[in-house]
Amino acid sequence: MIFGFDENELKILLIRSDLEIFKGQWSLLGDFAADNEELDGAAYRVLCERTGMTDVYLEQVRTFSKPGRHPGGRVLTVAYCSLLNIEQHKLGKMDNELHWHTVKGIREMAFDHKEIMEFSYTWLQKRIMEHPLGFNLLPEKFSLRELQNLYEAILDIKLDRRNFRKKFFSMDFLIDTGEYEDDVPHRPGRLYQFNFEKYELNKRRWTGIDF
Amino acid sequence: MIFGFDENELKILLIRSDLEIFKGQWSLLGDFAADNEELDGAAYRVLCERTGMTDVYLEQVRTFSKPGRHPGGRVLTVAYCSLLNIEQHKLGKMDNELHWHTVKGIREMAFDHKEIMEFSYTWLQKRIMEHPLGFNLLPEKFSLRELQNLYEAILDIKLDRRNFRKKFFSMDFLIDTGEYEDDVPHRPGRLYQFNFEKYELNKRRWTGIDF
DNA sequence: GCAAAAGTGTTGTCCTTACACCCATGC
DNA sequence: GCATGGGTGTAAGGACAACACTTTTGC
Repeated sequence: MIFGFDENELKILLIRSDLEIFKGQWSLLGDFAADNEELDGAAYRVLCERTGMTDVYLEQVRTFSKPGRHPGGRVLTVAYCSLLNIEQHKLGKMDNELHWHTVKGIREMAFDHKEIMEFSYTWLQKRIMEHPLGFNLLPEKFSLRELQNLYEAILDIKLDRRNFRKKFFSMDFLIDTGEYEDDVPHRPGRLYQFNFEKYELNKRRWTGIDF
Repeated sequence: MIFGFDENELKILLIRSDLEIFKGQWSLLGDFAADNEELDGAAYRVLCERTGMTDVYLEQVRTFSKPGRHPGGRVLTVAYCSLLNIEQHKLGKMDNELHWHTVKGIREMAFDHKEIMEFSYTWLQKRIMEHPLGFNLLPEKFSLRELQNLYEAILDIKLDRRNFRKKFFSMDFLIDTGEYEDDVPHRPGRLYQFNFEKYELNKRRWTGIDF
């Protein structure tokens, strides 16, 4: 389950199913783990192989085990969620079988992947309130407007711009780069970076965001 | 991972490991899932077989996959958490290989079960704030003091008695049975039941507890 | 100079916290 | 009647939500 954020929408990377009975349908990226392979490692391997990226956020979500899930027999799926910067991925190798879909627009998927997708999306909505994961979806430098758009898209809500600012500034994990947006047809906003080191040092005291 | 609550402490049901290299150590209850078995069903089967109980709360926590976890080779463990009334269990069949341990007192466990236990405990602490799971650990009728002891034990914090009452009454999911405690050397407290039906109807609006 | 979004502070309301006294029961 | 915990209300402080105007840039 690979999430990205583009054009103010949450997106997900899917591949065309290679099975005859799911012809034309889309499915999540996955693979079978080798016999001696740790699952975290296997998930990371698939992620890197398919996207050509490294250093990507990855976390286990849940294991799905309903019988009849897979036409090939009994298959367990341990779902992982990864968040990456979609721009960075697009610049990498193109794979014609892969496509970014908006999360809201997906109608049908192969296997029980729709169910897995929905579970993971709900999981992400919750998780993003507890940990500052969202920054993995943004470029290194971002405006507060982009950050707000991200939260609004994931949580599917509207937020007050001023209160949003206050909240993030009071967390004190944003570094003001001193730089400004470019190529915008209005007053450019400041660009910030997320202070991952400071967050790591202080995360014991962190209790989450609360909109 | 079977949790119970007794003598104002959170407890966990363990079994003596039957493997030679873990001789004397305690381990979580578990079993291998049959080839055509759904995991939720397998976990429930083991739970029922071992405790003789039915109608027990059960939920998947996480999958553990580190290689070298199990001396028999590569084994995945999908951890489940169940919450049950310890009194009810004690009244059932006794199994000499099973023992209730306080969560705080456990030093060493077989396999990587200590890690699984700690992960599940942290998971439970979080989960109990989001959903009213705790009632599964109490008898059908309980006093507010017992309920508070439960939350204090699980979260390992002290709470103000008056504010605790206010909070739970304002949720409006407690049914006053009109009955009172018995055999206490002081003024007996009222006994309540949790209104599971009402909670089910309203849980969409539920956003969790917040101490 | 006009459109569009950036940037900033204050006020009222609600929720949370802290806290003290009387009550019912067993012994 | 004394010890023990049950049961209740209030006041202060902090957090959140609502809200409007000025500033900067592109065109």
